[in-house]
Amino acid sequence: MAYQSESLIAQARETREASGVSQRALSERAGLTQSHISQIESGKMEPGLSSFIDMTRALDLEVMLVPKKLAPAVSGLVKAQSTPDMHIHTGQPNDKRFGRAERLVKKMKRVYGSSADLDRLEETIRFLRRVRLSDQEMQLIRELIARLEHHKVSAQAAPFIRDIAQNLERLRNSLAHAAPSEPRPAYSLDDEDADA
Amino acid sequence: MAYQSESLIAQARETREASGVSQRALSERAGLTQSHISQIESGKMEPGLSSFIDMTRALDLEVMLVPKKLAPAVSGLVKAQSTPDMHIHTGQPNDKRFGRAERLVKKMKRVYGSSADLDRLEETIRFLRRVRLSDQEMQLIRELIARLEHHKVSAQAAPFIRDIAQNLERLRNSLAHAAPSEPRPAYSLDDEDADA
DNA sequence: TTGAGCGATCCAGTATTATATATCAAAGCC
DNA sequence: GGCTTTGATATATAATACTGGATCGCTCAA
Repeated sequence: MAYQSESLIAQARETREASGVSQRALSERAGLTQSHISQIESGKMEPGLSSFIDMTRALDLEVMLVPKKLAPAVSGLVKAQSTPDMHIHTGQPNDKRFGRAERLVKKMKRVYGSSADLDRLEETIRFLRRVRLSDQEMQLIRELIARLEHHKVSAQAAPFIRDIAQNLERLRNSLAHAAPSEPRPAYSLDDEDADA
Repeated sequence: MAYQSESLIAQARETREASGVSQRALSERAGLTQSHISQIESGKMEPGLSSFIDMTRALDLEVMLVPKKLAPAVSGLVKAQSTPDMHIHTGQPNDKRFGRAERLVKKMKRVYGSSADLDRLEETIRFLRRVRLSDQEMQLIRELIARLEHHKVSAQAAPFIRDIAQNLERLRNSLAHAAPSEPRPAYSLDDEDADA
């Protein structure tokens, strides 16, 4: 059953995953069952309009009707907002590294309790994960994550964390406001090894 | 059954009516039955996502997912395109007058055959119909329509028609490019449209 | 008056969605 | 190795979307 709603559903799934919400969590917020969501996302079932709306609303998305003519403009706007000019890439090599970093932050939250800095950090990582990065940028991130890992044990980590968060955020902002047409160099995949 | 999809459906209906497509015509293009569409539009039935997409696609609309944060910007964009800054109003007092005018033009097309001027005229009327107008503006339109009615019989109406069409279009353009924030005087009825 | 097109409504039957619940393998964490 | 979470899947049942008609009241034009 290949439908035209495919891409919409894919988009919903992407944002769900990008914001780290599980199907179960979403099912509660949206008032649907987990199995339902699973079937919708995997294309085994076509949702009703209202189910779909419930689902997307719970993800902070709005379903909108746009004249075909304006569709490109709108989707441009949307993309510019979420990933300021660079291509979304899923399942890329550095995913693993970011995944680890994200888990690390989560763990720190669990251990030391939530803090504004940790929250910022988590969000920034989530952002960077979806962005194409040059080797140089990736290198910087690697370092920062290493520092994070290094400080995780200490109870006096707070100032370090703040510093790391600020650094990452600076990077994020520079990416976000880069000249829109400038083709990013795109990292080369050198993953897999050197890691501490 | 008050659903959250209400406004989307209303929007679809509005564009259908604004572009003068009947439920039956739409049902053919969209591959649904007329009774189905009727029930959907009147809220007696909740469409499936794919039915809704079929329906809107046939109206040259795209269903899009937009981050809530951007929703205002997008709907601003959309409204600016269709009705440059003024509120859509449906079922307002001057509808009848416009309805007559529209039919009149249609009839003229039938009798004298289509012409570029008549086409422009029809489109302009359709536009003006959806716009809030001051008394003054309405007065002008009334006059022009009267002139149109007066000339409809003549086979030598062409130059008059062209003139009328130009006048209406001038009005339309002045409305379209009016300062966006300037609150239109708005004839009588103050019915804000804020979607629910 | 007659006829055509419009949208709303009804009806019977089928197909599909949606729920509730439970299980399962895979991956991550302890 | 155990414990937890995640997403996919199964089954049985209730709910409803959707089709295919047909009809009705209405408005408008011939």
